[in-house]
Amino acid sequence: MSTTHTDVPASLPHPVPAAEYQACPVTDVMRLLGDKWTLLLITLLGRRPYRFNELHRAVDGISQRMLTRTLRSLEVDGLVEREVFPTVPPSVEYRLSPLGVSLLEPVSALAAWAVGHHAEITRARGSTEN
Amino acid sequence: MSTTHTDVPASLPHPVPAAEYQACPVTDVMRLLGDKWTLLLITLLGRRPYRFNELHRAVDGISQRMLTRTLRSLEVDGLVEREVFPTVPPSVEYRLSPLGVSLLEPVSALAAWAVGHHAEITRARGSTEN
DNA sequence: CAGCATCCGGTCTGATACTG
DNA sequence: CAGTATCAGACCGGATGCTG
Repeated sequence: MSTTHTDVPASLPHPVPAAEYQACPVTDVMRLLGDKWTLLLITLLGRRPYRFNELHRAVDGISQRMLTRTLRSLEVDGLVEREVFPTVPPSVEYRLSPLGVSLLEPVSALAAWAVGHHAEITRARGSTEN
Repeated sequence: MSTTHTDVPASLPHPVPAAEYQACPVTDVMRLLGDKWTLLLITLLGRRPYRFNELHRAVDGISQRMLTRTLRSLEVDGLVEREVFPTVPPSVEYRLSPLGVSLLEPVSALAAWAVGHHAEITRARGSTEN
């Protein structure tokens, strides 16, 4: 069988040209959302637009570097829109794009599962006696 | 505001004791599912039980090492059950636990989104002119 | 068959310092 | 305010060789 995962060249010189990742949409999307801050930012931006430092304060724990990188990445993937206001000092606003908004629903479903079952996971980890 | 994310010690000696990750159930679950192979394995095991080498062939592209590690991790988190048959040569079967089965629904929702919107993401990436 | 041990390059993330 | 640049440590994931 093999899932759609390897309806792809299948054997490459290494390191794999990243094309492999885009082969499976699900894998690609998970690698997009699976980093440390992305979901949190999407959730926040799902409520309203935020300015850079506003996000920095809201998320707290995130470094300036990771905030920039994560937002950039979301922008490149078309999930977030970035609007610069040429004021002084500069002001930049981030908001979810329509594509980003459409992601809120499935993400909410997953979030609900996480909240509802996290205790079970923790219990399982504990009973493995760490 | 700050989301539930840092209703946690908030400042630690480093490296952070992993407790921070478990603070937000959603973040924790995403870090659980967000690696390269987990979702693919869950999807496969959602269809029927598999033996180790059967999975190895099915997923292809995955190394033996990562297959072992990913399955181990899923087992520790209580999403997958591992049954050893003391035959010779040995035989091990992996199946989704009830908790793992319950994950199929939200994951399917996300997968559906991925399939439905992957083209838009690709287009967005392209128009950023790489 | 179903692993484990070792090595290693690449990536992720944070800390810190600097800038238009 | 909203970043960029640099450095460094931890982690991810693959390759290879060995074993009960």
